[in-house]
Formats: sequence, structure tokens, C-alpha cells
Amino acid sequence: MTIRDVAKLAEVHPGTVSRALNEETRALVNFETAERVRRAAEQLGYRPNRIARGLKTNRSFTIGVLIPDLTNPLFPPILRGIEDRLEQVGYTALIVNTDNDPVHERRHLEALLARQVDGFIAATARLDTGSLARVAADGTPVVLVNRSLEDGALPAVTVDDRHGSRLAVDHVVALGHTQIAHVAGPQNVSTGHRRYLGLLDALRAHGLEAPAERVGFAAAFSEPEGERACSAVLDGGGRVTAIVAGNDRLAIGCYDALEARGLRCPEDVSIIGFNDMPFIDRLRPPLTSVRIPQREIGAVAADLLLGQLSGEPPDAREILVAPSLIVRSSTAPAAAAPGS
Amino acid sequence: MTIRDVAKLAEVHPGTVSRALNEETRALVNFETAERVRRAAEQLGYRPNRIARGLKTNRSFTIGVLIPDLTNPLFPPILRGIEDRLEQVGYTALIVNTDNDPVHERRHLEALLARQVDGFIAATARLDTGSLARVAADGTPVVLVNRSLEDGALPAVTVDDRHGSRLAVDHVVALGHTQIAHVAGPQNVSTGHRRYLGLLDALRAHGLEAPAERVGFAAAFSEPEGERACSAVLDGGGRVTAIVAGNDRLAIGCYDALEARGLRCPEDVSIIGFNDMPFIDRLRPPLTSVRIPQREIGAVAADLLLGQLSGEPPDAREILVAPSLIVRSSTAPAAAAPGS
DNA sequence: CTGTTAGCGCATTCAT
DNA sequence: ATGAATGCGCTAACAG
Repeated sequence: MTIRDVAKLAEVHPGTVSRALNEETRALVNFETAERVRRAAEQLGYRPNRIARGLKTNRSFTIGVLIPDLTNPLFPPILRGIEDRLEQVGYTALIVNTDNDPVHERRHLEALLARQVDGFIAATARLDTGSLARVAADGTPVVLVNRSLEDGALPAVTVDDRHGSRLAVDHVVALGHTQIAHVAGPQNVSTGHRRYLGLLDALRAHGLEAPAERVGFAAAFSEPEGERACSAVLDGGGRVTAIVAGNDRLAIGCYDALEARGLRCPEDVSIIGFNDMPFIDRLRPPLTSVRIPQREIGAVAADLLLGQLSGEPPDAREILVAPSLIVRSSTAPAAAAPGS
Repeated sequence: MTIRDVAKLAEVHPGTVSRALNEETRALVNFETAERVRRAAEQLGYRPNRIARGLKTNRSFTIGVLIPDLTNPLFPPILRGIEDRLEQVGYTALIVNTDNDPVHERRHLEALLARQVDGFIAATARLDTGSLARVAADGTPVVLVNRSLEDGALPAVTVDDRHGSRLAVDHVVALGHTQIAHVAGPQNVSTGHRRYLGLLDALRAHGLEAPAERVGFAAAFSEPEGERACSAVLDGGGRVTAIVAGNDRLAIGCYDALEARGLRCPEDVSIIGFNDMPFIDRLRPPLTSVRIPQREIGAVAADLLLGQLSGEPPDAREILVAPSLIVRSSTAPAAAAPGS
């Protein structure tokens, strides 16, 4: 079923069929002719071949999306935000998992380029900046999501991590806590670093501080690392009544560390996570967490990219999306803590 | 950067470049010439345009993947299984979320067809069978994953649900339980129905039975429905010491129902889930669950489709993948239950 | 308003 | 073993 079959049935030239069926050029053709073409197309079950169209127009209406791992619950909502937005305007996402492996990243980038993607959205934690920047320099729009570059060379959509830390600190301070610890994520990842900086700021704003022995650094956003870092803090000697974790998985590790020491949450120690992952409300106790609007982040990133694709200036700026605090049962007033 | 630029630099005809760079036709060209072409391509950073290739060969090397919702933790592992397999052979997945909405389904199907996908993998729970069958009849291979058709009209890869139920029943029976209830999923979905049937079989094999008042039917695989159905069973009068749930979310609903009645798990009632979702081991108590090898299911489905694409007979058969039981702390010996 | 023509980048048939 | 020519299905520039 090609455009020529339709042309034959409608008794017009193929070029006319193309114009009649294309939204943007329909005005160029007589209404009645257009109707006739439309009916012929319908009758034949004609479906325009987007591959052929893409070859001619040099646009594929596809976007390459690079993520570390689809299986990480952080990403599906972001992807839905991206896909829903893209689909509204006829674009499709090509999703690839890099597993944070530089070799995979390169290979995928090449493959997507070969497929003529019109742009990229990258959510990988430490994607080779060089490759991406080069791609962008060569004229293919790139937007980062959930991460950003120090030099702001590429437009990025991220959560306002520092604000999130402030929300967490404000909450435990309001509950009367003063001995507040931090189980920080990896500092070479922007989220880990910013949440840490935000925490220091927030504490300072309340006239508090976080001595080094009350901050544990995890080498990865994983439960075991959370437990390790938390254990170091708990065993460090200083008293701790509240812990702000760099993300939910680290918070789960904190649960483990508390349990191993016979400490109860929230009676002995309050814990706050970050991300508000699915089912985190089903833990014991349900985790208080800073929710990041993942779907929105994805949608905003898609919008940014679509804007560039329609010729807007590349606007290499970082857009911060505000998180919110979801209070559950892992935090309680400091007064409730049994004296020690 | 087109094939012609390379041809010019290598001082050969474009056709030769095509042959030299294409794996399958490389043998047709002199080794030295091929080398010269390869070097020229590399020097120019030439990347074959797959769109153009697709137009010519009438293959896009893309596969349409229909799922209800990426955000449902069941699907990411399946998708990884699919993608990993596809990528090895140069295919890419186009993933669309149908949200179980027939209108969306149709629209997406059309859009994917317009993009000339070479085949489909469908995981949607109740995708209009007609559309899919028609697509398959028109020559585009279709493979179902995680669901199947009664008439076996389409090849399908599913978990052996009945076997899973048997594993669950065997486990609680081995623990000494005899009063075993079932909180079943929706019966118009193959997984829900088969798990129910498998449960009946398994009980019968142990000389037990499940009277109607010990089976609750949930209208959806959701926590609230699980709680509702479980409550009906618990309040039904008969004594119950173990519950096999249709999936993990229903099991979580069972937790809620128990808690509302002051019953403890596993001391008073043992509970088993199905799917072994991420973080389900972090519930209180960690849920015993039937694990389905999601990644493998995806990979097998991809293999099946790739087989059809390379001309194998359509083999409209259902492949069952065996689940396994993951024992955690939500199940305990019946003897441990306090008398009542 | 519609027909004509050309060509997107590549694979492939037919010559040579 | 390589060159030449053709066309995949569509859009766009130009005529008429």
C-alpha cells in the first residue's frame, strides 16, 4: 500500500496525495480533492511510511533516551513523563540501558545516531560528557535529566536537591531534633553532592552543624553502603537522634544498621529518605521521604528538547523542579526518644 | 556524510562501498579494496544511515513492544530481557504504554505499524485480540509475553502459573497448614485464572480442598482489592491459617486485612505472594513469594520473535517458564500458630 | 490548485 | 571484482 495506490484510486497525482494527507500542506489542495484522497486512503487502509518520510525530510521523529538501568525504580516514572509528552507530538523514544558502562554508552550513542534520532535525553549518572557535548555541538539537541554538568554546557532538568535537603532538615528540627546525622550518597554524583551541601546549608540556617563524625559517605546508592555508612556514624561515639539519608535505598540501609544495634525507628532515631520510591510506604516503619516529581521532570525535559527541535535557542540553563516532603512514620518528635 | 563521500575518498563506486561495509556482502569485494573503504569510512566518521537502509530493504530492525504501564514494577525486568536480546542482533525496541486503554492500544499499534516495525511483542493484559491477530495474519510476527490466548492463535511466553501455585501450596502444606485460603486475582486475566486453577489442583493433590468461603476474588491486582477480598475470607467464618495470594500486591492487601483484625503474620496466618517484586523482601515481615524469571521471559519472547523474523515457522505454541519459590518470613509452621 | 520532476541514502540487479 | 543503473516511498521545488 503506497501513496501511488491511493493516487490511482483517487485519480490524482501521487504528489497531490502527499499534500492532501499531510496536515501541514492540506491547505494547498482543493477541499473536495482532499476528501476524495482521504476516502481512497481509508478504503485501502493506507498508512504513510514514516521511514520513507524520514529519509526525505531528514527527521526520524525519534528521540534517543539514555538511562543506566530501566530496572532502577527511579527511571520508569521519568520515562513515562518523557514518553507521554513525546507521543503527543508524534515522537517516539528509543530507550537504551547503559548500565553505566562507558563502552555500552558509546556503542548505544553511535547506534542511535545511525538511526537518525532527532535528539537525546540522557539520564545516565556519569555519561562521558565529551561524547554528548560533541553530539550537541554537531547540531543534535541534548537535554540532561536528573543530572547536570558543572559548567552548565548542556541544558538540564533536575530536582532541586538542596531544597529537598532543607525540607528534610526543617522537618526534623521542627520535631525537636538537634543531633542530626547525614548518610550521604556518592559525592561524585551531582545528586549525592548537592543533597549533602543542601544539608549543611539547612543545618547552618538553624544554627546547627554537622561535625564530620556525624556524616557518613556511601560509595554507592545501595542498601549495603547505606548500612555501612550509617554504622560508621552510629559507632562514631556522638549521639544521634535523626538521620537524613541521601536516598531511600541508603535509608533502608540505615534501618538495617539500627536494627543490628537494637535501636528502634522512630523511637530512638528518626530517619528520612529521598526519592519516595514505590512501596517505600510499605516498609516498617513507613519511610518519611522527600518526593521528587519524576514524571514531571521527564515531561519538562521532553518539552525542553522539543523546544530546541522547533528551533528555539538552546537555552543551556538548568531547570530546577521542586520536591516535596512526604511525612510518614519513620520520624517522630525528639522528645519521644527515651533518655540515654 | 553519505556513502558517496566515502566512495569519493576511497576512489571506488558507491555500490562498492555499500558492499564493503555490509557484513553480508563483504565477501564479494576484494580484501584490499574493502580495507581502503573501511579506512576511508573511519576517517570521515561515516555512519550508515539505517533509515535509508530500511527503506531499501523494507526492514526497520525495530520491534514494537506494547505494555500496559512501564511504572508497574513487573515490566522493567521483562523489558530488559527483551532489549538485551534484541540489541545483540541490532534490533531496537519501541516501547509504548497502553494503560490498558483500547483506544490508546489501537493508536499505538497504528503508529508502530507506520514506523514499519518488523514485529510485535505484546504484554498488555487485555489487548484487543482482533487487532493483533489481524496484524499477525498480515504477516507481521507477533509474540505475547506474560499472557496468552485461549485458542493459542498467537505464540506466547508465560510463566507456568499453575506450577507456581503448586510450589506455594506444597510449601504451606509442608509447614503443616491445612486450612489454606486463596486471594485470587481477576479471573478474566490469564495469570489470575491459572493461579486459581493451579491452586485448586495442588490442594486436591494433597487431599485438601478450598471451599468457596475460603476463596476471595479480587477485581484487580491492587492492594485495596487484596484487602477487600482477604477481609471477606477472614470474616467468612471458617478458620484460616495460610493464604496464597494471586500476586504480591494482593498479598500486601492481605497484610492490611490481617493488621486491621489484630492478626499477626506469620504467627497467626502465613501469607505467600506471587511475582517477588523488588523490595518485597523489605516488608514486615519479608514476604515469601513465587518468583517469576521476568528477564528470562522477556529474552525468550525476543528469541521467539527473532526466530520468526529469520523465517522460522510461526510455531504458535505457548512456552512455559518455570517459577521458583523464595521463602522468607511471612510463612511459618502451622504448629506455631497459637490455639484459637 | 495540481502535475511533473528530482532526489533523500542505500542495496541490489545487471553488465562488464 | 567492480561500475552503472534502478528504485524503495515519500516530499519538495518548480511548472503550468
